[in-house]
Amino acid sequence: MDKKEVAAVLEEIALLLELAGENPFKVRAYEAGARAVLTLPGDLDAAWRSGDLARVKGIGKSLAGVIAELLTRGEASLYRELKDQTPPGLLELLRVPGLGPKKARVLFDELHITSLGELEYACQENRLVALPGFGAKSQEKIKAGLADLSRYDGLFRLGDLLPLAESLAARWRRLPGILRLEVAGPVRRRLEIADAIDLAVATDHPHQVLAELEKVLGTEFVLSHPGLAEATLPQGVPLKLTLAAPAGFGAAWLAATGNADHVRALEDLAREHHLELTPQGLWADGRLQPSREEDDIYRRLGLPLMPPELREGTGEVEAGRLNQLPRLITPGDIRGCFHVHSYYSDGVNSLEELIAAAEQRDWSYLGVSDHSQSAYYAGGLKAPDLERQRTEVQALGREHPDFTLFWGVESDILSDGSLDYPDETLAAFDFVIASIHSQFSLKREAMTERILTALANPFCAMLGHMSGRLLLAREPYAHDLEAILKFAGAHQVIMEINASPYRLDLDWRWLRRAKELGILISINPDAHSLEGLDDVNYGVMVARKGWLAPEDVLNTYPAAEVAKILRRRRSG
DNA sequence: GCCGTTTTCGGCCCGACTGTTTTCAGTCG
Repeated sequence: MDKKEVAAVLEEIALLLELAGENPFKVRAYEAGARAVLTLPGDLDAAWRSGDLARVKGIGKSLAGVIAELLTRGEASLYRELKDQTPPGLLELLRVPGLGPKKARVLFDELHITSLGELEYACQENRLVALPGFGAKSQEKIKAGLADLSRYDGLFRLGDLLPLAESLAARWRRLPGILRLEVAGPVRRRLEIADAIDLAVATDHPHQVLAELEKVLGTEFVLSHPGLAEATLPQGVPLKLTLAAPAGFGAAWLAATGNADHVRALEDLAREHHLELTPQGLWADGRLQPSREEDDIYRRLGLPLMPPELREGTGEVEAGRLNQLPRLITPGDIRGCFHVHSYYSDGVNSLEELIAAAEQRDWSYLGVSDHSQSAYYAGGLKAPDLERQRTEVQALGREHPDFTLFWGVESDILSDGSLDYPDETLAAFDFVIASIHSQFSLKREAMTERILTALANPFCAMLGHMSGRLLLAREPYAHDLEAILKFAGAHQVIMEINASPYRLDLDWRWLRRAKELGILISINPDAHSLEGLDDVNYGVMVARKGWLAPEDVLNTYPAAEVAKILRRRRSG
């Protein structure tokens, strides 16, 4: 087991202990232990062998024992026991917003509820109101929470679908009978949420291909109509497979990629050219034109090959016709990143490790921004921590003359809109990201006012994860985005695309408006680990969907230019 | 369960909000 896996088990132990009603300090000890394991420099196995593990703060005798078991046997007896004594399904109840371990326990003890379905039924029967600690309002809240969860049923985040689709495509391309296989559908368009993985296959032997795939998957395809086969992947994700003859693959791939509005706009354009566009291809005078590639179709319609991210039916066909499509940003344009957490707050890596990882990615700068003091739950930095971090940043600056480490902070926006440190403290940072992490339930006007107050602070360089949404988990808080963008544009506040695949916030649907208002965008990974830095790629996908060019994005500029931009608001 | 420059037991313990209570417990970030 590696660090991550061990930490995950320790965290689950903490949760199971909490469900069992254990001493909260014991629970916290396991949580702290999980964190200690994650932030341990170097190899966990080596630390255990050398005996260093027992000397790590937060890991005592018991935790060291559990970790040793995990490392040697791949499982721990405590974990097993807890699992055995916890009714299956109880953990699932914790997914409901408003339901924590205490209340979940009551639901099990009193009503023997062990699944979301049973919980919904109990609400329907009005059985929660009489429980100790519950009442009419908590029952309503749970009902609403359940409705939220079911709204997300059958939907998946791009961050889960894209790697899955790409690994399937890579493996299946080698199967007999498959001449070509490409990802299609919303995943190819890099839409943040989708209900299935679409693949397009070129083959002369569709039945052979289906038989091969059924063997691989161990499940049967349903032919919903000719050329479209559907199945469910072992991961629970629906798969839609388009099968086409090689000569018409371009048309089939285009149709399978969508979206419907984009394809409809192409069909309209085809009619203007006295052609007909179908999923089989372009027809001229009743004769099918070869369309091996998508470009065969776009070219015939007088359009450039349309980047899949733009195919959303939001004016891209018209813009393509007028040759007014932007030169879209690519991952290669990124020269560095902001919004990165280190182990000073809730990240797992040292500044040194983060710099090395950035250099490995050919970046020339990095903007570290840990949490501010009010973010207790995330280990927010108090004044002495800030001083320590600043000293280290300066020392690292001297050690890495060719690399720029920008020193920043992700400052909480407090409920009155003020930032989390006095101005003198904020002035010491190279940049400040202002983000909301608490009190999400303000009314729209109050929330908007709160955000505008934060943006009015000249030390606020960027606004972090604008809407507060967590994809398929939490809806955005109420706010007037148009008003906020206008203010940001007028006051030179940079807006973040939070590139975490759980957020992807600002939403791409607003990026063209932001650009119109002259707002500079920063693609921020919100990384808490080295791997998290790569989330910046999801941010680039979002930026492309929002028609952004490299010059619209802060972190495509060289370090010196970036430093100037970060100072521009302060110098007035 | 962990910790200790008041050290082997007693303290650890953010702050706001909500809803259930009649003074506080649970949840959340």
